[in-house]
Amino acid sequence: MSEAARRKFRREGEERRRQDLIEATLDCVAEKGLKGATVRAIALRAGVTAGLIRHYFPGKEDLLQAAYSTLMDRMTEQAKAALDMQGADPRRRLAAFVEANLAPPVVDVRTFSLWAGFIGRVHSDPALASAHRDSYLGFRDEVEALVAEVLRGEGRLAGKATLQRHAIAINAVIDGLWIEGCLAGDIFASGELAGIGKDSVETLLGLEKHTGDTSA
Amino acid sequence: MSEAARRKFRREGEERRRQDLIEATLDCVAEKGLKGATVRAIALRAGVTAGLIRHYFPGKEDLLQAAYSTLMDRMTEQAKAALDMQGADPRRRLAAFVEANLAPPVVDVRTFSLWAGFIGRVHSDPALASAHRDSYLGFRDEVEALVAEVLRGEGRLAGKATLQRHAIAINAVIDGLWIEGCLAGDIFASGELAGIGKDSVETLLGLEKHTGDTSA
DNA sequence: GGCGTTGTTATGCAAGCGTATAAATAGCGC
DNA sequence: GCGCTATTTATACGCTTGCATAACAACGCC
Repeated sequence: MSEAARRKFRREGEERRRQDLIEATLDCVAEKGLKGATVRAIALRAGVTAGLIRHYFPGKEDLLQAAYSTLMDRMTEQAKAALDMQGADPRRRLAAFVEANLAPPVVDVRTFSLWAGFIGRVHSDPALASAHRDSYLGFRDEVEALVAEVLRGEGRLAGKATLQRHAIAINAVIDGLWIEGCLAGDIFASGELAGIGKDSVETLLGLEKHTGDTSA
Repeated sequence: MSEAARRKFRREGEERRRQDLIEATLDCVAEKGLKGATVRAIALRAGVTAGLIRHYFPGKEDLLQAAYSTLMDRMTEQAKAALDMQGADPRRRLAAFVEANLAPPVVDVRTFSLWAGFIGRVHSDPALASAHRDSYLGFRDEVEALVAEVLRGEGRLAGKATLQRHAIAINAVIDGLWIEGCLAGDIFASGELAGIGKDSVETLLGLEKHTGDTSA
């Protein structure tokens, strides 16, 4: 009880600590950008000291990568749930998919800031780049498969090239609306973006409205 | 002629130097990301020494901001040109607008990286946020006006709400395809994205194809 | 052609970065 | 309870960063 006492601490399970560090990293990136996500800041937020990071990750870059993967998994989680509505009407699943991607928690400034922070480094970080490409192509493939089901359900045939173009366009609409919603969410009414998204996707696929369209 | 000789140099005009420094900054960001754009790296590429940067800019942040502005000006330049094709067929102008936004130099990974770097800080920087919002709404208004012209040219009437929804959706398609092109440009054939963009926009607006569509 | 202005270089500094390493202690088996 | 071990802290090192400053030299002026 004289000189600066050594700090008390608790030993946590490995998985728990890793998750805490990843969470702290995401918080830091979201609040202060990649530049502000230093090992010291991350450790402070996680309630540990900086050295511990290197006990769980080979280096800071690895922690960032893990955080990015976690983020992506979280973002696609909801969308995947919509896709996995086995047995449901393909058009309903497509609508659910679009809606899941255009509502919270996917549409969220913090998520967007995180995404932007990471995505800006994709082209100068090969590991991040391939991770992104896999994620993007996987996503697009799922959209493509869903589109194929929908068109089949409508009794329409479509070649591989057509399906791919549809998937690219639909993916673009979702991405674009997602950005608009994240950056300026307050100028859109709740559900407005999702509604525009669903309508746009159906229009792009040449689907007629389900209900209420008795005009003409 | 004994100790390390001092480096020779030429005096350049102020505007020229500023532009060179901005260009060097863009190059550095393009190649090494925001993180790699250090004052020393920028100066090296510009062919000057690091200290000179602070002779033309109050700080590094100001140089980055100037680079960002230059980039944005360059991006909107092409699009504006398409919009300003006075007298031309509205559909042609719309197509030109879409195409201008989905081809180089707008579609470019370095542009995207800078954009991402800045956009990620929008929610924590009020000045940046309002700047972005103004830019976005301005852009969308132009799209909306163009859409109104196109529909009028087709003899179709549309209310303000409908026009706005169209503008939002079209803006989203362009943004989404832009991202896809910037991040994974090499997996798309030249002009493929622009083609998808133009087709998508026309489909969204319910326009029939100009040529070649003799089916059904 | 010397001279002053100022664009430019060269050097240095303090702060912050990621990382390495050793000391300390919490928690478990016995 | 006692010691072992692995987790965690603490400290420090080397490097890079942005920024400050002083010396220098290119160019216009008279």
